[in-house]
Amino acid sequence: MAHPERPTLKTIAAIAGLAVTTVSRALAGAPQIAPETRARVQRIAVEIGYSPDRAAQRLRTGRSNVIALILPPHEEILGYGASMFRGITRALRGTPYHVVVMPHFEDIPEAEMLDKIIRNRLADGVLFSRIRPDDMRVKTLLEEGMPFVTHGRTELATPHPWVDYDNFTYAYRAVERLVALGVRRPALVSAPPSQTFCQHLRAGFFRACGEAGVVGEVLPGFDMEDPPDVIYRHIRDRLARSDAPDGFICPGEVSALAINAAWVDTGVDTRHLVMKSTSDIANFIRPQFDSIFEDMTETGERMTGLLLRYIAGEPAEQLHHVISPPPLAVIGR
Amino acid sequence: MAHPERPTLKTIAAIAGLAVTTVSRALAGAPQIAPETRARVQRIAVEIGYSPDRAAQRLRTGRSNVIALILPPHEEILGYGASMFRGITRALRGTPYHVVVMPHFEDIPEAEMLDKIIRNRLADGVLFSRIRPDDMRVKTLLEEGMPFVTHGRTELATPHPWVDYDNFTYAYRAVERLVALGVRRPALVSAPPSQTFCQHLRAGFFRACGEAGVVGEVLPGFDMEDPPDVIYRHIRDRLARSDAPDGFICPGEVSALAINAAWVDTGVDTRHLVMKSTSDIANFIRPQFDSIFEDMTETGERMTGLLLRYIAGEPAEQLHHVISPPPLAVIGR
DNA sequence: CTTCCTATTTATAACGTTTTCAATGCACCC
DNA sequence: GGGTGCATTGAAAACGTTATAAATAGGAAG
Repeated sequence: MAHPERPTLKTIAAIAGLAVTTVSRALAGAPQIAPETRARVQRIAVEIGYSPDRAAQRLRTGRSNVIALILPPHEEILGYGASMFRGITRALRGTPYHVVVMPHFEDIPEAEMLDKIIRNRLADGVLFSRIRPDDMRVKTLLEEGMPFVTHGRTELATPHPWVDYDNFTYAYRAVERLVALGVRRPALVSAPPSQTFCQHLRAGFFRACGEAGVVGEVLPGFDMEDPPDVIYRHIRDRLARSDAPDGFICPGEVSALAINAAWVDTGVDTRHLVMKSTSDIANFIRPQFDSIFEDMTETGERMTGLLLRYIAGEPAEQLHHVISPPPLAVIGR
Repeated sequence: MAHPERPTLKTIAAIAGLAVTTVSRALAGAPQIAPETRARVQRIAVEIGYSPDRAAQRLRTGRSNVIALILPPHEEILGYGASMFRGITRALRGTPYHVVVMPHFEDIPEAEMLDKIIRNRLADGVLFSRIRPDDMRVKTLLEEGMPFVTHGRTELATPHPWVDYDNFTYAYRAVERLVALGVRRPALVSAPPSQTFCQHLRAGFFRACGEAGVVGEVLPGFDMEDPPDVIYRHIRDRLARSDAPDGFICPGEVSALAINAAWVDTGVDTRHLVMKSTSDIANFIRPQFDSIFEDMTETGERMTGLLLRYIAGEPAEQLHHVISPPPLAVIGR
């Protein structure tokens, strides 16, 4: 129970016979410190287990050393959010930064959350997704000068850093694959086109359909947007009709399970499906379906990398990264 | 771009013609403030959009208003960690606290993380799981006087707050169900018994087996402990032998998928399985298996509630909660 | 020997709170 | 009319850090 008095700069200063200022600078690696002084100070710091008080640093400098990850309502559950988080923490190791996950509750407008982050200087940078072409949040953050990186693109004139998956190519290749399997009426499961990446998905989908001479359709429903039972019901109802799709493209493992369940429950037995997978559980769905991987850990890592460079002052123009879909994994066929 | 100068207590004090001290107390709800003064101060605060500087509060009071959630390596991926997180944030709404998720990297000993949290006073309280009967971490935290709540029980003499699922009953009921379905050689998929809850699982499992007169066995493998392909291989190898189990009890959806895949891939077609489910994707696995729900959101909520009461000074003796398994969901049979 | 420069160190203030202690005003009571 | 007590407010210090500006010492230049 004896608390041995947490060491501060003052402690070190007393031991070393130096002023607090000098100790501070020695540890910060400032240039105008004698090399031997710096070495001595650092040795003492390690010896007594000093580590700086975050709160004091933050109060003094105004920098919080916090990166905020904003997650949409359903995303935490089972979602890619977890993998992204892992990538972020990985990219942040060795830096003074921490991630803080801010779940975005249904009843709080996202704008309000951002506002709070900005007003309270709760974070030095923000990461978020579900980007719309003229995203208000992006505009706000640009105006307020708060650094951020989006997962997805806007169509705004002002440049800002982003990382995106090439969803056009994903959908295009998925259709190619389905058509090769004999599908003539492919269906894309997708969220509403208000989000940029959905537009890309649709574009790739319809381009490939056009080139293959098949007629595609878009069905509502999306992992983490709708709960699985909503997706399930959409699909099941659609399968019950005579002109039902004979192949699906879906954006995640959860919707793949829902689609498969709908197939089983409606008695369909020729099943063609390409899913986007963000983990390896895709390999354990039976029957096996084709999947194209999206590495959300890499995404998080890249976003973080760009954010740090943006905070360091690099211009936004060059802070972009598109992640290409790897070759389609044709599993066990 | 015009930053309108973040308002502080001083701003309010100037407007109200009061001392900073008074404003501080008025907002904190201290007793010795005239009601009309308090009202006026609060009105001004709202008007100019004041909110206190966390860093300054933290520096001054030593309290960080942060609750740390420590997640083991694999748990972030697809795991119950996400649901727990949701429960925690829900319980924390309206309080001054934030959650910070600290992922526990493979190459950093967990003790070191805790040490850092304690030394740097990074959090006011800690939540963690994977509890062992004589858990070192629990001992350390008790010694250091850092408040915490565990997800799972120890067998230590000193009481501490915990929340636990009744895994004994879960396993017991699962065996009952399997036996009712005609299973004679049930297998439990479980992590090593170093963790308390695994001991409970085993106890419930063997008790039920004994009472039913069947011989149970325990197989290695556990969601989020091992990646799914490890579980898959364990099961597949086991199924290939002549004395293979004819029914399984498993601790999560991921292992359910792995077991099912192993069944399909080895050509077994009588399949009996009871899984523990922590989300509703269990409903979309085909064929459908029985499942018993564990509400991780409630778990997170309860843990947080207990933690706040513990921080407020309530004695640990009464800060416990056991979550009972709901009735087995017999799906679609 | 003085002057000026460089290298290194230091004193002091400040960031925005909360807390401790003291001050003020005012009514009350003998 | 001056204690006494109560209700309310205020001044000042402190938390641990960093930034600004100033001080010191030791040479080099004049």
